[in-house]
Amino acid sequence: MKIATWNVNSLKVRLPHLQEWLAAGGPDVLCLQETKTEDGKFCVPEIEASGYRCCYSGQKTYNGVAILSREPAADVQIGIPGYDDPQRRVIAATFAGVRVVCVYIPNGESVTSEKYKYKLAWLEKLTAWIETQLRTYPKLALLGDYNIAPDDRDVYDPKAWEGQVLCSEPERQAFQRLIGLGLVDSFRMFEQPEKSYTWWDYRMNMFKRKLGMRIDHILLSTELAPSCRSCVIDKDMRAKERPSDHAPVTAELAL
DNA sequence: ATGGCGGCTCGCAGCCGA
Repeated sequence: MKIATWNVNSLKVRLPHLQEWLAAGGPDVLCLQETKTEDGKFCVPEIEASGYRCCYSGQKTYNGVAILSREPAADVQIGIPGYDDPQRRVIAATFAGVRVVCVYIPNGESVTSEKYKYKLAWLEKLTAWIETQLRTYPKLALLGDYNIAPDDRDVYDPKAWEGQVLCSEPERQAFQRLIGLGLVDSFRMFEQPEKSYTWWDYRMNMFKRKLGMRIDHILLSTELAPSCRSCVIDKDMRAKERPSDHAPVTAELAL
């Protein structure tokens, strides 16, 4: 079973890219972020024509998450239970006994911003919920746009970014608290190329200059991690015409 | 040097992302 995550930065604009990927043998389960699409306008016919089902939680203009899958989803959960967040950032469902949690973690804007406080508070809510989810679902995958570069090697210029949003210690500690629940960064289970990133700023030719950050992740529970055979970033998607600024990440599970 | 690109909207300028 292949599971993947991709921040599409508008599903409407990226639908052709998505359809091409799915037609060429896409993952079995695909978590999407920043769909920027209201539920009533979700492109269900196009997804189904590609041979996938979907569940989604979206809103106009901002945020929005979805899970596409070849098999039907079970036990779909929208949002973090007990957390009344108007921003559509979480959807979870179960596939073949694997709990798949799709997250779009807040960006935070800058470490002095109110949005940064929201990001850290949001991460605490997520962590508490994932802790309980792991008890219910020992086989769990937490996929999405984390907006956190967990390590200096995940940043093109760690000196310049030191202490900045995406790289600050509180954010990295929050990431490590998730790891501490019993999760593994699947990407780092394997030898990877130097300068592996998942996001490159549209500006300043950052992609061509190979200057990016690794902020999209697939974390696997300790029970699920041993079945992981690979984890790769699909950089080609970022090289296409009119790309998302994020590339997809795919993990292959021997299930 | 806080820009830059690209997406969005009760659009034609301003917000937001990261």
